[in-house]
Amino acid sequence: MSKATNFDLEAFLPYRLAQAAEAVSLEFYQLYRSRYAMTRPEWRVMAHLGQYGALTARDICDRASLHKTKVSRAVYALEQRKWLKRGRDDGDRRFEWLELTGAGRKTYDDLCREGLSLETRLRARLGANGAAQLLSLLHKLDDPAAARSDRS
Amino acid sequence: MSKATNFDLEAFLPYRLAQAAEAVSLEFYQLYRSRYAMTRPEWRVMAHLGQYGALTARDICDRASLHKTKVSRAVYALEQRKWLKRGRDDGDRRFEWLELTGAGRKTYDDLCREGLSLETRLRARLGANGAAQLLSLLHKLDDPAAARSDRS
DNA sequence: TCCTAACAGTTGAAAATGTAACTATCAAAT
DNA sequence: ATTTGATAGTTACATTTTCAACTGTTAGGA
Repeated sequence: MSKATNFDLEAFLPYRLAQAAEAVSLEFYQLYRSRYAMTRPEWRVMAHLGQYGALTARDICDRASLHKTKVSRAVYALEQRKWLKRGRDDGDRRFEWLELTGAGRKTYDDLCREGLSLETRLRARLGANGAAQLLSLLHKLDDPAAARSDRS
Repeated sequence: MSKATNFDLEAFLPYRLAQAAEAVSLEFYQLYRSRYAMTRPEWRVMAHLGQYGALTARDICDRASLHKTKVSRAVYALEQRKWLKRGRDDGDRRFEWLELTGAGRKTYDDLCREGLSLETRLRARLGANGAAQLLSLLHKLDDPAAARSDRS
């Protein structure tokens, strides 16, 4: 009898997590995609800048788990649309500080409203403290000792 | 004060789920990628065939939430490597029944072993019945009433 | 000072993906 | 029988992503 007998795909955490994540983000993705023609990396970059203020591309790579080429291209796209401005760091000229413009923040605020609306619906599905439980469990999965890919 | 004030990215479920899913599947992805040069869709197709026996491409689209072009290309790749064989349905010649070959099953069994090993480590991080809780919560998120994308 | 290694970020080419159009087959209605 | 519309799966083309190589900048020695 094969080893595969013990393997249950429907309970396999990587698979179930990927499915749930995909299903849940799809709705939001379709929104910012149709309303603003934004890609996923663009929304992620915008979200981080909106949430934390000025950051370098490197910061965003680390915090958002995005590869540097994705960030580079997303930043370029957001800049073209006047949603983001950059400025060199005077101390260390390798760094660029990225920040949302007024127009960028307006877009961000609008998407935050939609995000909160989606969040409310999701939390309704999860019951009373289901969301808190879920976040706590997800946090436990982020094992710092686990091997990480190169996001530099 | 902007609406964005209420929006907490770190607690935004689509974002946290995507991050956790990515982190968790990365380890496994790197394994089947380095050991067998398989892509994600290829592993998904193989996993479903290994788990459920003969299926049509359509079945896999539905069950695995994979777009039909991904399935088509993954099936082709697996066939080239002699890990999968196909046969037309005699009743309805539009269908193709897909099945793993002996070699395909050997590969599948090996990856199942690795999958179980990873699963064990993940469950350890989640504590006693953390995994069961997590699966239950993820299940609640899969709202059947929610809008779905076209996977046909 | 000069050399080396590291880092921030960009770019080009290859691979993967998404979209839409396509072929082939079937079912239902006329 | 034939037309219409649906379905299973493939293919072509455009977009996105990945990977590696690249530029420019800084830090730390010899």
